[in-house]
Amino acid sequence: MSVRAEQKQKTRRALMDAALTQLSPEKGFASLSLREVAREAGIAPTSFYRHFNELDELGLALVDEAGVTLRQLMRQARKRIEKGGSAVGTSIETFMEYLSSNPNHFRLLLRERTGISKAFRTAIKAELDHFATELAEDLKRAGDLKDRPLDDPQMVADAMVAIIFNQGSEALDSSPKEKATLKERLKIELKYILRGAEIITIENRAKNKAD
Amino acid sequence: MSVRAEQKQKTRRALMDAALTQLSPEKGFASLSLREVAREAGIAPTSFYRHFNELDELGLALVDEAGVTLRQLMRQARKRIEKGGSAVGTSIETFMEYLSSNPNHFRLLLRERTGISKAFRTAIKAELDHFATELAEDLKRAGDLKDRPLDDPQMVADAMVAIIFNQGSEALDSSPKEKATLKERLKIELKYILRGAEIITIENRAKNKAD
DNA sequence: TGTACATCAGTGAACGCGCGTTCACTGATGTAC
DNA sequence: TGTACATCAGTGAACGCGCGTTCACTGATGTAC
Repeated sequence: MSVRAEQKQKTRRALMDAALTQLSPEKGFASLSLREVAREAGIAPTSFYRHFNELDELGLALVDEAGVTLRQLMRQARKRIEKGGSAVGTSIETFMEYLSSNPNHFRLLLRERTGISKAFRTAIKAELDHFATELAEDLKRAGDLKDRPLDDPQMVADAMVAIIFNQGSEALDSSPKEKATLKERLKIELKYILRGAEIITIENRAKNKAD
Repeated sequence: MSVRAEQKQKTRRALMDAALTQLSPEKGFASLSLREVAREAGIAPTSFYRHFNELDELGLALVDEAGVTLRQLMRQARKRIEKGGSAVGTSIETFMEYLSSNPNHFRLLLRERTGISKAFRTAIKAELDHFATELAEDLKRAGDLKDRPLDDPQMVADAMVAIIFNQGSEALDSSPKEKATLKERLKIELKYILRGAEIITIENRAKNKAD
């Protein structure tokens, strides 16, 4: 890459980091201003336009980044499970690590999922659907392997993602102690769903035989 | 009430309705301006201060209102169930009716739950906790009655509320046809949780006996 | 290698805009006698 | 019932502010020969 292209890349990165850094419980992406972000990144407001057409374009780049990280994470969790960890426990552990190391990426997903901008909502929904679909495949594989197939792996995964995100939002701004409690709760709630979906398969089979 | 007090009450109502009306998929409470709301309500911007100290105070009044409506709704659902409706089915039906008739109240809860203002988050969390706790009591009562007690009714209720709200947000801006599909999905996902929590009670009992 | 020209990331001045908030006011409603 | 005064919801002018965006520019980097 040429010197010029490298420098441009660096500034782009600085802009994205500036936006990300400014997120907090009291400040959402929607309440950032272009001038604020440029200031934080150390460039003139007008220079912003050399990199993005508008602030939302930067936001969407961040959503994309959050998605990439999330997928890396899943691959990681899968490896740990293959090496013999408990599926639910390991997944929760991995997810909580993601939360701690990328709180603002998660904050962005969490908030803009129900936010003002259609583009954000669509992009985030796509990331979450992708996440849920991969999870569904994992669940199906695991269920078949243990000979305890799930009633509808996709629905199980959807329900799990809803609960994971809900608890994630509570975990974001809580103390380590509270986090431990939340992990326990999350584990139990996910088990309800899993066991329920296993049992319903069995019940439906019995019903079909009876017919 | 004196004429003056009545008129004041009316204007206050007009302000709250103005704010509520302006909410939409593209506009959240956080992106309303005091001037906009006053304009919509037909008063001068300065008159706003005769009713609220700031825009957020109006928003919190709306959250409170949403909570009241939500509780009325639960009482209604409980009555219908006592008259012999299916518990899960009736609850979902009632909730979806709430969504359709108070979309903007729900939008407010949904968005500001993860929003910028601590006061909003706290107020909404209190409403949802209250909702979940009442639900937990209902679930416990129903489970004991059928002699299929739930492992931990409060957790079951928490998980259910997370899923209900998640699906509610999808249902908000979807067609009647999509709504029907969502209702089915919601029903199944809630059943997973319920059945799971029932089974785990049984399994734990067996385990305790074995010890 | 040296020269002449092209590209383009970053700039500072300037713009018009809607915002929240203050202030001193008006005039209808309410109250005391 | 009538009168004199108090209350207070609603007002219009004015303020300073930060915003997004435009524009013509600068000067370092890149390219062609």
